[in-house]
Amino acid sequence: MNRTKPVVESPSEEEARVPASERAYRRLKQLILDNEIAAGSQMLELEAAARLGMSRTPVREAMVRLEQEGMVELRPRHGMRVLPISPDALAEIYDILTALEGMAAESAARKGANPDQLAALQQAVDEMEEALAADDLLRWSQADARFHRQLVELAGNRRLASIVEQVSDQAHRARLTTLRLRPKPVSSNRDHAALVAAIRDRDPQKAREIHEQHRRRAAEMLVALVRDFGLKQL
Amino acid sequence: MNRTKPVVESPSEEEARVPASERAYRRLKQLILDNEIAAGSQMLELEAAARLGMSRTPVREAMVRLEQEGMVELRPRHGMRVLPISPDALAEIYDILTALEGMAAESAARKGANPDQLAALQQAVDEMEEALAADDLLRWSQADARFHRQLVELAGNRRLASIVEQVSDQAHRARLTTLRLRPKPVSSNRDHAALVAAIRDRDPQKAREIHEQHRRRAAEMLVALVRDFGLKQL
DNA sequence: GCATCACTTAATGCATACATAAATGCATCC
DNA sequence: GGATGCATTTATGTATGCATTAAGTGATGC
Repeated sequence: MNRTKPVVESPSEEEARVPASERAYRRLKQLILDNEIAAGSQMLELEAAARLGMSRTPVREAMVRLEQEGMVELRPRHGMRVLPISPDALAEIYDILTALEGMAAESAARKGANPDQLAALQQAVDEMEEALAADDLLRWSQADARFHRQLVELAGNRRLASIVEQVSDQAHRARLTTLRLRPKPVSSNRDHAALVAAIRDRDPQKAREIHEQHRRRAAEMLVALVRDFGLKQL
Repeated sequence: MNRTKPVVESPSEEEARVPASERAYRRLKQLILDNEIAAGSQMLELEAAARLGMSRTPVREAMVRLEQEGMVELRPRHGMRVLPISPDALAEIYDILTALEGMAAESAARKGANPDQLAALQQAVDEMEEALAADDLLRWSQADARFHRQLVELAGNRRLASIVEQVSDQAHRARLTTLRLRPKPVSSNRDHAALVAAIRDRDPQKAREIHEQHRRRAAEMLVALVRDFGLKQL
């Protein structure tokens, strides 16, 4: 059991208007996404409360939300445990993302995108290109995340965007951890560029196919990596 | 503002081991799904607590969960408001269900189903057939729901099943309310039967296409109905 | 050394109290 | 009649206390 040493974190002034439970939720989630609370490790309500400088009540509310999102499990007397992501879980997650983002791509191409939206997508592609040229994988991954988020938003389905974000967050640590273990994502960015073109050309079938294949390939590689390296605590 | 008159509901013995917050969640959700708390109406924490015979603490936890599921919104000093489902929201919901269930159908056909699983699907189809012959629409809708749930479970993706359930629940009242406004779902059940055959034949593409078209048609009809009848509070 | 039992500790679930601030009601003015 | 200001009421967000019981620890017996 990995117990985090209490470090009291007081709210800054600008945060003071945000309810404590929301602050707790955001902070705990960030700690999980950043792998600062390791997968498989546990944190008691009282520990989190001490660390965040508040009472147990808002902390508990934050933990319930995180449990609802599939990021953690809550067990009486054991606190909040960050759920590790197994290869099988990763495959599940990416199956869902493939279906939903494929639908988003199709929707975006059907609805069409205005010049600003297309420019933003293209800008993300360009930035990925630059990041690859500069061997800056972190920058690449940030632009990649932005691209995917923008794509989903283009579908104009608020529920979809929310679900995709939650599901994607579950795999975040796995992506981060394997970032330097993967081959340089050159063909990945070719897919991105082709997808932008399909959206511009208003070709829903093509957009969907490109993106589903793209997502499937990425998933296969990621799942295989996690399996091959025996990574268990992601 | 529609205020529900407090009726105290004490837990039965078999429920006593279920935490109060879980009981509150289930009860409130059922009230929403059954349209006993009307869309658009509000219920204060204290009202719900009085009605459920517990303190505000577990009630609040239940409400936070329901908010996370997109069933309600919580506003300080206004309590929990059941979110109405507009035609646009319905379209969003069904787009998501179409993508996810289409993926489930493809997955089920790819993995294959054992004889028990196939029999269960076929049994649901048969029961829908009987219900149609007996003009028992409620029975039909229950068998229909069962069919869809079983289909999604066949994909063997636990996260998928959970997401589909949540998204589907958001549209539950709309389905219930329009049940008798829709034409008799004869062709719907033909789709179901064809899907079972595609799964049995292990034809993923066909399964996916059948089911996506089925879902799309159902969505179009439902959305049009809600629009045409000017139904706002679903 | 291992299993069992009794006792103690402590983490959660929940109830209650308190502080804050939004909503409401009322009086006054134009 | 409508707008404004002020006082009062009240619903939430949170802190704290209490009851329950699971988990941990130590002693004992085989």
